[in-house]
Amino acid sequence: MSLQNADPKTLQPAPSPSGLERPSCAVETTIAIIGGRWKVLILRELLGGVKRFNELHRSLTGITQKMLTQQLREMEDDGIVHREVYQQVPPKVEYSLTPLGQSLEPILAIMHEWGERYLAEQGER
Amino acid sequence: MSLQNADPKTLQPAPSPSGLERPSCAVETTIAIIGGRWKVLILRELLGGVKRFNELHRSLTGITQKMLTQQLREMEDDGIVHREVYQQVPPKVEYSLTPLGQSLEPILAIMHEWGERYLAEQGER
DNA sequence: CTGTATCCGAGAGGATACTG
DNA sequence: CAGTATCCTCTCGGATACAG
Repeated sequence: MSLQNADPKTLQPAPSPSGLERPSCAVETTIAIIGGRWKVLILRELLGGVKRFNELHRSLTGITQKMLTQQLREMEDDGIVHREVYQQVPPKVEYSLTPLGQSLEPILAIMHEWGERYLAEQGER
Repeated sequence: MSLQNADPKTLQPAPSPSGLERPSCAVETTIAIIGGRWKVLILRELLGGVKRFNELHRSLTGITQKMLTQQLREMEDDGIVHREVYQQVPPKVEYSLTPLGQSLEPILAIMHEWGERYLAEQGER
């Protein structure tokens, strides 16, 4: 489906009386889920396969434990990440993508492609 | 979402004190450009064709003038929006997408598609 | 009509220390 | 190892007023 054929009716959002509203467009939903500083990077790591917490922490240079935990929880709540806890000492927790999470791969791919082209063009200036 | 000020063009080292560095992945670049609360919605309007400032302001329910101006300026700086000023009274300014901006259409489309499926699945729960 | 200029609150994101 | 618990800074985004 193309966003080009801008039908005003399908475009029109729902005016909301107060603060929080439902997304006026499904694109917002996707942005809400993969937006932010870390989500796409975490997604990218997990597309490579199952990862443990510390593995992710080492791969994502600059992220704090707090943020990693927080982002992973949100992604879990959104249904795109699965968290597998092994009851043992020392603890072991494995993170992986759910099918829903894996279905984001084409989006990441096309965004990566676009970003590459963008950076290439900007470099020419 | 605070990737907004992460300048996508800043490729080279320069770790800034404030913590914003060059993207470790081109996907970050794309997120930096279309992320945030309003960018995709503005993009969506402009995919429908050339729009004047007030047209956009009316279409995007809830956005303030300040935010609209700000987002449009950033998009202009990023090279995805063109701003055409007509020197007349009263002022008339038209916004449109550059070819680069139009090349984002497939991304918006696939994100919209994914968001729709996501919302549909969530609805079933 | 198309914007600036201020002021402000809320929350994203970070630094550091501690724990089962 | 895989997290919590605090505390803190920064900026995103909104409200309102004013201007060319």
